[in-house]
Amino acid sequence: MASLTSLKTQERLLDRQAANSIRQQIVNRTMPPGHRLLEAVLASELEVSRGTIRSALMQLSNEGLVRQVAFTKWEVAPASISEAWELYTLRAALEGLAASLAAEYASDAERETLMTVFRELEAAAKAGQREAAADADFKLHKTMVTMSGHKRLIREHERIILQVRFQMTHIGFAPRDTKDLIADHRLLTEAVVNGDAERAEQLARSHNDAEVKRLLAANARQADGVPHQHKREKDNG
Amino acid sequence: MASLTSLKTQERLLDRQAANSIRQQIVNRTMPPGHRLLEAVLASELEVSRGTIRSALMQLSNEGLVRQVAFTKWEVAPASISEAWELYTLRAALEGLAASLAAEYASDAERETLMTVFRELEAAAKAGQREAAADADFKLHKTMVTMSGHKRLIREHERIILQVRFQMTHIGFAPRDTKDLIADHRLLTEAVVNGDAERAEQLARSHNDAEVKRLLAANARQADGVPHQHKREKDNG
DNA sequence: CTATTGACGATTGTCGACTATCTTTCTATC
DNA sequence: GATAGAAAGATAGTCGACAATCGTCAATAG
Repeated sequence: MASLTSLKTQERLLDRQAANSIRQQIVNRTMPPGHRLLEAVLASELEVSRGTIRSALMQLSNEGLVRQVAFTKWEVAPASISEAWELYTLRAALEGLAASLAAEYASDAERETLMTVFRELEAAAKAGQREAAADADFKLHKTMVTMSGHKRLIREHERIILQVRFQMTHIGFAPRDTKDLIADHRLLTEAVVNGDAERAEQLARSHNDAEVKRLLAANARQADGVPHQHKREKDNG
Repeated sequence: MASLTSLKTQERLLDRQAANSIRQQIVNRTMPPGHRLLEAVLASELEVSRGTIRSALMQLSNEGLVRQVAFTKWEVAPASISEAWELYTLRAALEGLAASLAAEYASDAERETLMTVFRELEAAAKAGQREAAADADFKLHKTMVTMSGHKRLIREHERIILQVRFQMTHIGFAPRDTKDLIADHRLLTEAVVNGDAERAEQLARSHNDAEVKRLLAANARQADGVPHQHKREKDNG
């Protein structure tokens, strides 16, 4: 008999489906950064009411893909080096924690899964399949984070990765050279599989920090936005 | 002249205000974990429509204070040691990053502010004012995170802290002994103020990790929920 | 007496209409 | 011609009513 899966899921709700649909358009580059989102237009396109769209846009706003200007407009979030900088630094911290927890607590079956996913990445990279390699890369990280068994961490990581992909495609930040990439991931995978929490954490962090460095280098070149700025407004007396 | 602040803020929106109001009730312990939230009741109490309440509940759900069971009910999030464990581990990772960034990038004025806040904590703790000390404690951490200039980090940290306070009051997890607390914070503050990023990060992390250890000890005692469990459902063939 | 089915009441989900706010455009005044 | 103010158009915000779904409990069959 086919084992069934619960239908009592949030995904049944119309606003979730609407959010999924719009999210897809955003990460697909169909809707670029800054693109204006009109509630009425989306409502008629997706054939739901404006209230439903509103709810969907709020979700996307929470995910960092959409921005709201109260009483005025919704638009696709901006893409810039400084946004990407935030995402990579956060990602380094989160994946560091995840790697440590995964190394410490994951089951044997999970460790094997991780190894398998790494081999997929390796195969794709060696075959020169850039897209497949990129997907396998994300999958590897996601697998590791899932292995942490930390619900909030998993959820937050998923959001960050979504934004990373969005920013990457728009600021033209490509993955590194294939060799480094495989080497990095091999070490990380081994550390997690072998249960070396400290080393796994260190590797996960340095792996992402390397990306931050590349990003800052790119930033210096194109002099876009400075990644770190203190433009906080002063309190009033 | 009094310097004015933009009125074009999200806070004007009714759903935000409703969320604020309900959030208050939750962290106040007026609404305990598991407490059922009826849209209609909240709507009549706050004198807004059910749609507005719905939007507010979704925000709180994103903040981790409320849970939704689709088509069925809303309720206040559960409190348990395993939830607290998630929060403290995440907090350690986030504040580690924040401490590092603050040490590296903060302005002189900000460093002085941090020092001032630390002195407030010290004074309150020495005077034995537990509540004031706890508030000053949170304020110190918040200040440090703000100094990082990392918008996403600041936002996420705020959410985590909110949940920490909620969980703390319900699982009866009190702050440590005053002396350790002051010593920890003095070292951390100094590291940040002196721009020693590596040490600041290390201290921020170990400070929170110590709480995790205390939590696990408490857990062993009351044998509540194991903080880490892999109760993931297997995929179907 | 127990288990299954169907009906009912309670609650959440969705919608279309109305209201409030913002931005733009037009007009009058200097 | 430039500027300030008023009117108009566009868009987001809020609401009340209706639809869909859920959990409960009674009725029925075995």
